[in-house]
Amino acid sequence: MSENVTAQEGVLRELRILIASGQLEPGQQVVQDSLAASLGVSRVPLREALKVLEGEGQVTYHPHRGYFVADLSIDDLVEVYRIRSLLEDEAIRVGVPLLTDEDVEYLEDILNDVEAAAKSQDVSAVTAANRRFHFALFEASNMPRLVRLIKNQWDATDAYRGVYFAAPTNLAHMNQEHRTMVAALRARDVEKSVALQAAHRENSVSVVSQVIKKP
Amino acid sequence: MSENVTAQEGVLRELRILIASGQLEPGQQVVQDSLAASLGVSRVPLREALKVLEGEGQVTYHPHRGYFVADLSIDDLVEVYRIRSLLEDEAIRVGVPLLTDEDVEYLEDILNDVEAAAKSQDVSAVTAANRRFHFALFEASNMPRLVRLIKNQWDATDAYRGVYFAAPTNLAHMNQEHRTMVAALRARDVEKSVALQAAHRENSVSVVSQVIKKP
DNA sequence: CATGTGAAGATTGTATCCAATCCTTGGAGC
DNA sequence: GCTCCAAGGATTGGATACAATCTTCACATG
Repeated sequence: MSENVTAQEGVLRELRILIASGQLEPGQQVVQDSLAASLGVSRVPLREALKVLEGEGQVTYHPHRGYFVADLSIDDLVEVYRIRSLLEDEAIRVGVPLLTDEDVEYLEDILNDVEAAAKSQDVSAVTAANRRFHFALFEASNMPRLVRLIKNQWDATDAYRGVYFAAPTNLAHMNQEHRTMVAALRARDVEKSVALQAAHRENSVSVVSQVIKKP
Repeated sequence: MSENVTAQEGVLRELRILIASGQLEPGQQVVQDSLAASLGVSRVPLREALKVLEGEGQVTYHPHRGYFVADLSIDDLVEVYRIRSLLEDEAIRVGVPLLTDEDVEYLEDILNDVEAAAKSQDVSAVTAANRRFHFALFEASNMPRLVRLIKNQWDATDAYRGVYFAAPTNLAHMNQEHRTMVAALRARDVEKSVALQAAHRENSVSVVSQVIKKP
């Protein structure tokens, strides 16, 4: 496993997990003193990590009042996915024609990881491998800034997406979609790739919106 | 003028100016100790401000080595403008149909500011008012996250755009473009608005790319 | 000459301490 | 009861001090 070079880096990772898992609830204030203590660091690296999350829209900041876990309204969710579609479509349109045969093979390797994780019911491994797959594709665009923005949009909804891969039917469906997508990639069929990625997003947004509606 | 609630806020503003004006040169390391001293603060608020700029891509960060002012390659520039066009097109497509008559009037008021600043050769006032105009338009979309991303892209090239408004011919050209655009807005002509905004960008990118090429 | 090594200096990373601000709570006045 | 206000506690903002890491450079070694 990759070790942390700085404490702040580890704190950032921990914070993402706390938010994504809902242990830090949306709307709740992030009390720096207690949280820093529970993470075993001082407030300085925690605050810098929070600044990063603020930039990503994961937390909001009010001077002299502190940081609060951002909660997504349905409107926010719609906006995030609209932005995702703009950015992802571009990444795929640019990237697919640039794919080498080795790239396609690499993507298939990742898909094998996804399916292996699915078989062993390891939800977190599935989400991780799924993410690797899609971002390997996006990175084929050779547009690092674009990829970073896409990453931010994914992170913004991470807290709500955990449930998706829990249902076995969803897993099966996803695997099928992935295989279809790789076929489109191998054929360098740009528009079909874009359409399949869009379908993937639609699944995600419908699931997440149900999670948001509940409370 | 708006006062700073926190030092960090002011530091961030100062840093943006230092970068945009080239006093902090691209590629150069940001030495925290001396910079903090010259800004009259300690390293803590400076570091948090740098984290914000890192998130915007204005500086890069290497653990244990520090922050370095990002310099845009031509490739970066092209990417930033490509992203801008994706995002701005969407903002305009969504926003223009939502414009109220009051919104259009407000936009015209800003244009008057722009032209007044142009007449008095106040370059920084022109850039500020120009920015207000375009973002007032973008904000009509009611998509705050989208607007924020656009803002980041503008900031990423701010350091290089200073020259544009120095030339009087550019100023005249810009005023004409703006007036044409307002006419399109008043007619709620979405596609024409998008096209005019695109032309505006093209001007900007050609100017900036010349600035980058030189050194 | 090339290369490794180690110590000193420079710079960043983090902890701790104090100041500034905000929020709560209780009571006084009406 | 309602509103205003003040005091105390809680929390954040920032400065300082120290630890960890990197960089540089002189020097030894092959």
